[in-house]
Amino acid sequence: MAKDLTSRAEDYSRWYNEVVQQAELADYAPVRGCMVIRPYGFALWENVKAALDRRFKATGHVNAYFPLFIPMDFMEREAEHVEGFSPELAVVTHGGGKELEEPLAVRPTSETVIGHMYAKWIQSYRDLPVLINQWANVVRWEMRPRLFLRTTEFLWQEGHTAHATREEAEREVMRMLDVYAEFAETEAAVPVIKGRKSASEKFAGAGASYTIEAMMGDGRALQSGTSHDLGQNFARAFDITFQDADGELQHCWTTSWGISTRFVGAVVMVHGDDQGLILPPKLAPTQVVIVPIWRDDDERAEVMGVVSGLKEELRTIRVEVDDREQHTPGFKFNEWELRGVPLRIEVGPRDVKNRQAVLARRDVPGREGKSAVALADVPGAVPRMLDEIQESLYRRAVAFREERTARPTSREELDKAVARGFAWAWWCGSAECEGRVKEDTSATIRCIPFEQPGGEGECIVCGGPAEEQAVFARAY
RNA sequence: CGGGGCGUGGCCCAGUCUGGCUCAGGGCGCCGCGUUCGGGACGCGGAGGUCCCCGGUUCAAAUCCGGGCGCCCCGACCA
Repeated sequence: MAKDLTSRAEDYSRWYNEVVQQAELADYAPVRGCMVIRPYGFALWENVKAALDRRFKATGHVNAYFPLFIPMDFMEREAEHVEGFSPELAVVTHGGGKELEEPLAVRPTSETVIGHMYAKWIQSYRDLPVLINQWANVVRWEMRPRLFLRTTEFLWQEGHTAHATREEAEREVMRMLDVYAEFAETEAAVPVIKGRKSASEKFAGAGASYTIEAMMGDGRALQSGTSHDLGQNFARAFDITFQDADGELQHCWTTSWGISTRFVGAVVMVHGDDQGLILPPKLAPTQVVIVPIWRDDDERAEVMGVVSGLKEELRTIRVEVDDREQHTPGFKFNEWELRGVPLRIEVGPRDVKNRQAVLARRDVPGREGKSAVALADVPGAVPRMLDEIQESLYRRAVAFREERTARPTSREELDKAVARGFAWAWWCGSAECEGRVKEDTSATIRCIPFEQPGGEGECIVCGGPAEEQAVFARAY
């Protein structure tokens, strides 16, 4: 049993806070709403980052960096955008010991500055498309912060592209949503539902927003990545124009898309159990931990000989050897389980004698997850087992989501369904019906999934004609 | 912003109601030595605190009173 860790059943959000801190992913900073991402948490984020960055490059994007400070009036140029962000804006009013003539917004997102620069850089259809991504921090003054899920400052990636045609921009929006979904499922083993945001949930200033929604371990939804079709809204506000092949001056079609450190929270909540984190092998900072066991110096020498051999043979894998003297093996087992390392290798005197090692899978607790493997077979078994763990985490998450997903046909069923998970239901498309559900149950429309059952139905709220189903859920 | 909780060695907390004496304590962690080591070891010794801050009451305040600050949790906005 994990000592000092609240069980998920007892209090899920407490479990989350404790596991994040005890596993040393993050800690509270002295400023309210801010957190320190500790080395272990940052290593996890770096792996997320590397996996995404690889995919961005493969789809033709390049990285750049735009500044943290944005002239205040930029924020005001796109009407819906200002309205969306003004409550959570941090504003710098002083600099160099003087009050600034024009206040500077600390970016909550970079559409505006980037729009300004794109207007300078883009003149001809030959300059298009512009496919830029930036890795940055942003600040949003949130009312209710939570580690990783909602912090005042967070890290993310924001892609900003400009295109000559609406169709091309739309393709980009979908392409990047697909990249996110593929990343989430294959790297993080987090199954997601792709869909469109309802009008009330979409990004301020976008024509349409698309999302990948994942189910957390308590049945609540987490928006894990978004891709926005900005239409010509920002192009108009910032005068991003180009001359087409016919010599006509036109506004560009722009997109933006992002995934943030919030995604780390998703990984924690999708896979973790009452012992602590369970990290998907592909993203785990440490994929394999080797715990040597000995009683005296002779055994120690013997065991460590085998251990260093193993480490060498596993050099293509992220392996750590825990040879700390001051802790017993049992303590180490628990600690590495708390930290979510997917695979543990135990090597003790018995194993040395039998020319074997004991492999313990993090996703299968206790004795059941342990197996003895001949030393010669370990280098082959480890990658195979990591793949199996990756696979099984994904399958388990899908099964959990399906088990917690309902297809209600009445309001009573809907209300009951959102208390424990996702509810797919016909929706007429009106904000009134959406709002009614939110008021009664605090559940919102997470998305209108691309994968629809087909046909038509009656709106679960008003009974009016409905062409689409929406996924309702309580969300983070 | 509304509701609730909390501030006491690094961490978790007792003590506060009923002021003083056993009121500066416990557990964990940390340092040293020894024995241990296959699922969170044990013994002995040790270091470490302006009791959140300011003011007041009192012979006497961690404790009572006033004010302030901070943090966490639960609700309305958001990646």
